[in-house]
Amino acid sequence: MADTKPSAPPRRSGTTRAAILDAARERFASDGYERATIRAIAKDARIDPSMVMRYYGSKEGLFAAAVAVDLRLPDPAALPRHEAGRVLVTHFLTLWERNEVLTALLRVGATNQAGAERLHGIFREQLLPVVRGVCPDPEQAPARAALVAGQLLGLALTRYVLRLPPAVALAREEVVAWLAPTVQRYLTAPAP
Amino acid sequence: MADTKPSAPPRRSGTTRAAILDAARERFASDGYERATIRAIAKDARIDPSMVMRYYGSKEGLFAAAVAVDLRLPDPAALPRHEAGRVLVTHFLTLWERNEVLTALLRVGATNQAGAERLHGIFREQLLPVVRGVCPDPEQAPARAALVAGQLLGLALTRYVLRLPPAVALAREEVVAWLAPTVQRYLTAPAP
DNA sequence: CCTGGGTGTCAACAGTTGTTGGCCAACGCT
DNA sequence: AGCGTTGGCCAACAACTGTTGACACCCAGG
Repeated sequence: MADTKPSAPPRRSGTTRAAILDAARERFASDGYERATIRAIAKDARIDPSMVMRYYGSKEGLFAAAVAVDLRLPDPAALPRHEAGRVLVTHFLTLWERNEVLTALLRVGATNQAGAERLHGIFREQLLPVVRGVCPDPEQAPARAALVAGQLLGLALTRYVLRLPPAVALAREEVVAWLAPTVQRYLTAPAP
Repeated sequence: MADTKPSAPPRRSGTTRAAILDAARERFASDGYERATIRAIAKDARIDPSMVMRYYGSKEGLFAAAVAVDLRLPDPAALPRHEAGRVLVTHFLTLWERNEVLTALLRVGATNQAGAERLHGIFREQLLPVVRGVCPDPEQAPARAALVAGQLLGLALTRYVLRLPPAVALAREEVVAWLAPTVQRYLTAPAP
């Protein structure tokens, strides 16, 4: 009399939370903030829209929870200075290819103020410190980091958001071969 | 009994059309596609929302009419080959600084399929031919043009859309000095 | 047993959206 | 004059949005 339930999920709490976050990331990534409706996200997660509100308070709260991201950038101290460009480019490529959070963040950041500010925070607290540790003059770090961000975000935009065919067609190694010298120059070349 | 109307604008037709287009461009540029409502655009243009429908059929029609853009790129034949990078970067900077259509297009393209396809068209029909005329091997033109687009759109994204503070702070000449060699390399350097 | 908090659903709210049709006034024509 | 065409406003529609509250279920603790 022990096994009367052949397949009954006994309880869940965090399971639903995680399902909601997954569905939210997917929707935000493919539709942007406005068109990613709570109803659509809830349907993807197979629960009622009101659960989203209960767990995350509001749509903004859900977005904030869904796009918390850690770039896991390498330690600048352990980064060979003349290969920083190549390492950064390959790291970003891997990041973008396997993580849809970044796509969501870029799509939302382009039209939504909160999304843009989230990107500002990631730039300031994650990319900027690395650049500060690599580039020669710390005072130039913000400008150099902005140039690097521009090149890398531009790649992501054309390749993963706009999906410009020739940008998508580029092989991974081609992208690295072309972009690594650029990023390296923005990081360490003397200011022009 | 002849002058009972001290100041009556006698007629308008194209005037209103133009006012709608102006307001639409501004709204699309600052709010993106979804949040740029027809009502808000109509209020900016000081007319009734239904007029927008009458003149442009639908919101999509309005968008299509509002973001028709000609980049006025220089003739590649008259372009000194070793200065193409500098010329392109300065041209794009001027374009972005005085024309809000491009901001609208990028904001919308990031979340809207029609907007993205419009950008594909501009790339294919305006940027690509110039690159084809400048770069050595015509077969490499699409890839090189995609790299150029990535760098230039990345700059526009960080500077004019996300408004990343260090990217905004860069002086125009600094941007040119940093980016011109990059674009020049993408255009004419031997493939790595 | 009953009680209670966590999990989930249903129905409804108030507001906004794109879009439509009817009506009014002014003008150019014959 | 009478006429049609044109520019414009108003009110309304149906659909959809984020959000809320009331109600059903389930399993543990007393």
